[in-house]
Amino acid sequence: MRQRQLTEEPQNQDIRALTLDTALRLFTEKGFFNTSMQDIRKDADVSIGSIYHYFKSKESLAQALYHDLVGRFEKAVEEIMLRHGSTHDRARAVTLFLLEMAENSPQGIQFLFCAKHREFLPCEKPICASRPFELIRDIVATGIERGELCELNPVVATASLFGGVIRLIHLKLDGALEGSLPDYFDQIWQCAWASVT
Amino acid sequence: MRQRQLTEEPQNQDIRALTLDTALRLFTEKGFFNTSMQDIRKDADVSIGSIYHYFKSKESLAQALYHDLVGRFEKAVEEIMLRHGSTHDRARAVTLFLLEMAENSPQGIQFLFCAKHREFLPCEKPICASRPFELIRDIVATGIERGELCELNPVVATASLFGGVIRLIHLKLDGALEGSLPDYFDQIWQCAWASVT
DNA sequence: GTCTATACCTGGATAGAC
DNA sequence: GTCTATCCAGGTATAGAC
Repeated sequence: MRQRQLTEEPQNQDIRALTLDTALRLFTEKGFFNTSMQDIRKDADVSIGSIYHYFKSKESLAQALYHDLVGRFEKAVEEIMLRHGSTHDRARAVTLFLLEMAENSPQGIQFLFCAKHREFLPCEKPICASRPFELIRDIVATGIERGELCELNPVVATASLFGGVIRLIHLKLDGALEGSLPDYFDQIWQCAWASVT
Repeated sequence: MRQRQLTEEPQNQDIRALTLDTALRLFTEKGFFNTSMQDIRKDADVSIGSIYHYFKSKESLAQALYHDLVGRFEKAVEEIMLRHGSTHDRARAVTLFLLEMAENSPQGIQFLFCAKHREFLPCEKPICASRPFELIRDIVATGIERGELCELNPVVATASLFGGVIRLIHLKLDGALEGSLPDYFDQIWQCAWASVT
């Protein structure tokens, strides 16, 4: 894993990065299966040969994208756990992070939260079994143990605490919500916190 | 629309219904794009010719499925609105309905809530703009007007009230939740209601 | 109305020049 | 490392017999 990155990264990153950017945009706009390698080629203005030089298949391109995004999300959650101690502050920071990410890089969050990866990355675990989601469940489980949240099944508590924001993000991405997402932070966070205390 | 149904329905419904059932199963198991008409043909044990006799294309097959499911969901919400008057009872009944449907016909709910229809039904509105979802937002909006829910943006309130259940259903379908969904009804409903009052 | 055989085409991936 | 040209599998949809 880390080794693969080492052998790939010393190469010229321009085309690789450009391809990733373009693919993310097209995958989220039209979906993985509606996006052909030719579409990516055209939009990125590079050749098919170059793309296949950096990625051995369309699937591995999607996988690189996915791992990159999951990794960034994981890092963000880890930082939040270091910076904040109480369950309240941690969950609040995660909520804010999600809203800001959805506003600033909607494609990233759409690919992470709304795409059905299993359909084009059959070897991948479901997203909710990935590391960052585990960390979030840990935050909640710890909160229940410490008595900072009320006694609930941890999965139910997590769904309740973050289901609202995630749903709100879905609605925004589908065009059902006006205005900017972070504007709703106070409202949605207040609801979420009230639901588990 | 109604006319098309009239011309189609007098025919032998066995193959049509069998095709729809099989398609729903395969679409939810493997995804629309990973399911070929040949796959449906094999699993339903009918011929390609027969399928194309009832559905003019793969897309129209998916559309029939989708309209059927949206229609059933809409009818369920309408009945709930007739049977119950208060916002509390209405939202509670919708929550219970969702959990029971997810338990009894997981494929139906998965196709309705988790599939990305726009990718294979490009002319369809986003699911959250469909009639049953509008009805649910109406329930919430009315609740706010009547003072049965606290003053919130209606979309935020809806996300908060139903985001938890929807998230829980996602988690269950992804295998992240043990046990049967309706068992968690009390917990999740209590959280949801507390979040908006 | 149901079937088989097949036409047609898109799209992923490769070969090989530069 | 980057490109163009091309191969080939697989999938949708149709034609036409029964």
